[in-house]
Amino acid sequence: MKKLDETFYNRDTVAVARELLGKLIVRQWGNGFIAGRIVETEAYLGVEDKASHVYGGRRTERVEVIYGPPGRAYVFMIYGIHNCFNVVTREVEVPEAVLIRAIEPVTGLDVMAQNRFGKKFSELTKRQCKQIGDGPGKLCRALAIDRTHNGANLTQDALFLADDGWREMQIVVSKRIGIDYAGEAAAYPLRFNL
DNA sequence: GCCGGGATACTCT
DNA sequence: GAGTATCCCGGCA
Repeated sequence: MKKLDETFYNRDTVAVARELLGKLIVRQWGNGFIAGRIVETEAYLGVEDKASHVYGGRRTERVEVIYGPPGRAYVFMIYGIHNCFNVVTREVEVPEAVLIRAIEPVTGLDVMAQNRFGKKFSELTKRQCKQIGDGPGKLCRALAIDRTHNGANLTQDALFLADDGWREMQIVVSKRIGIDYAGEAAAYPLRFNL
């Protein structure tokens, strides 16, 4: 298993978004780790992207991390309840990022089931199994990612992304979700599913 | 299985 | 004081 390094993240954001599909999110947990496979991403293309938090060059404390170095986590709270996990791409001062929209559980199934539903994995209904990480807020709950991880360096050991050799068979491209306010930018083909 | 509404708290105006 | 890169539950089929 190979940890993704800064050179992976410091590239074209759309390329990173596509190549993140099938990679693992690995989170240190006690003496071991838990992991999920990324199955859906969205690219957010900086100051000219109306759907992005930095559209028009907005620069506040909340979004400062996006302007920072690549390979960092950008975690923000949405609708007052849910966290969303992003990976910062491109060099310093180029504020682009990839939103991780969904994962499938790989390692630490009981931990994730506990975080999401307070039960063991074997006790989940079929519905709960499917929904364990199939949304940006849900995967953060499953992996216990919150705003304390904002700005975390993803090339270190506590939380990182890795390539375990898995390769996708097919990628579906579509428009992004939940950003109808963004005008024509809402229709850009920047969402990637397996 | 699909649809609709309410929850909830943080950020920026 | 409003808006938000969402989720969940309950109702009906």
